Amino acid sequence: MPLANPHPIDSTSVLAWYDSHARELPWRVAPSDRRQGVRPDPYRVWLSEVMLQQTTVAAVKAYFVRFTTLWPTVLDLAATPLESVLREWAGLGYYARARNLHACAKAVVAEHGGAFPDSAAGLQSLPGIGPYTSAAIAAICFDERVAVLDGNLDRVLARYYALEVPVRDAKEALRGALQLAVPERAGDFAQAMMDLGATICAPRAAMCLVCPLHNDCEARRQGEPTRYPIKPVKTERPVRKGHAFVMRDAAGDVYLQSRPPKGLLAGMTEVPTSDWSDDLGEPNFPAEGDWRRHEQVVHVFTHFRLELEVWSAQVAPDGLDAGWWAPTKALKGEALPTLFRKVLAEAGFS
DNA sequence: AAGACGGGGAG
DNA sequence: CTCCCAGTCTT
Repeated sequence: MPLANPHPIDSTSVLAWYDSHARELPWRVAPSDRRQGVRPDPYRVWLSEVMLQQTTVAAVKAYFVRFTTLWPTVLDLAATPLESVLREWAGLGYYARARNLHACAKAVVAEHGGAFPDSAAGLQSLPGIGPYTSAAIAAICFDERVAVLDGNLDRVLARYYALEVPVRDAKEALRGALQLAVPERAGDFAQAMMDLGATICAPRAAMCLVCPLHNDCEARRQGEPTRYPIKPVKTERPVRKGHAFVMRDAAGDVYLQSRPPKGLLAGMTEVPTSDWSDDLGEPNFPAEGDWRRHEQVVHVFTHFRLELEVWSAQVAPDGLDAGWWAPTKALKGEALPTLFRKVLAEAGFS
């Protein structure tokens, strides 16, 4: 897939723009400090990059501050139980990231003496670190001249080159073009391009008048930059239905259990539910009780939409031994994904 | 190559 | 409502 725009990306203009417009972020070393020799902490950069996978900056900030307060170094994180990490990750989504985060911390300590590898190739061998994250850490922390290609860059480059196919079908062509532009200040360039995508070349609005790549951008030249990137054909999202059962004992405690270690919401905490299937069957209550029906809870996952009928009752604890009874006050600290927090709120437990 | 895998904010 | 975000792993 050849690229239409013959102009190489002008990294000098991009860096000049970054020097005066860089976002201030909790995990970032400002370009002025970076140029005076301040080095980013690979632990903090790694943590931020993993949190930012498919997740917005706004959602990440509080989690990042919380994690770095609890665990200031990779040694602290490696020494903590996985359950603590899952508990703190609850609500951020994509929970395999939390498991890989913990596994990665332990690997860095056990196999690398507590220091992250200083190359993209070395980093990518670690759990949860793929092509993007390895390149990002290597560029930002070590100024390795690698192409850092994320969703922002996909959009910026698709517009710059007026790419007429979905990004997925031209990923390597974009990577090659970007690679040719990576300057000595590789870390600042990577962050500059991401800031550009986040603040100037945004998904629904391209502020071309203030873009440092304005002159050579093919999409701007054509006059309709938001036509790019070309979207792949989307598949419809199926609906699954089920029942959720919120049980309380005589003391008012709530019955919780752990989800299986693999699959959706792996290892996280839940209330018992029926199977989730195409059609809603009759509720098969897990215990005797005066069951009361609440409003339906709807939760949208990436690949399906879930509609859960919420039921609650006071029950006798007999036979319920797979999980545990949690006081209402302790719910906040449980590893409850947003779905089950919604269910509990619907049943009157907030 | 395609699908699994969360959640929230913007428009 | 739709879109999509500093992607990775599995099959």
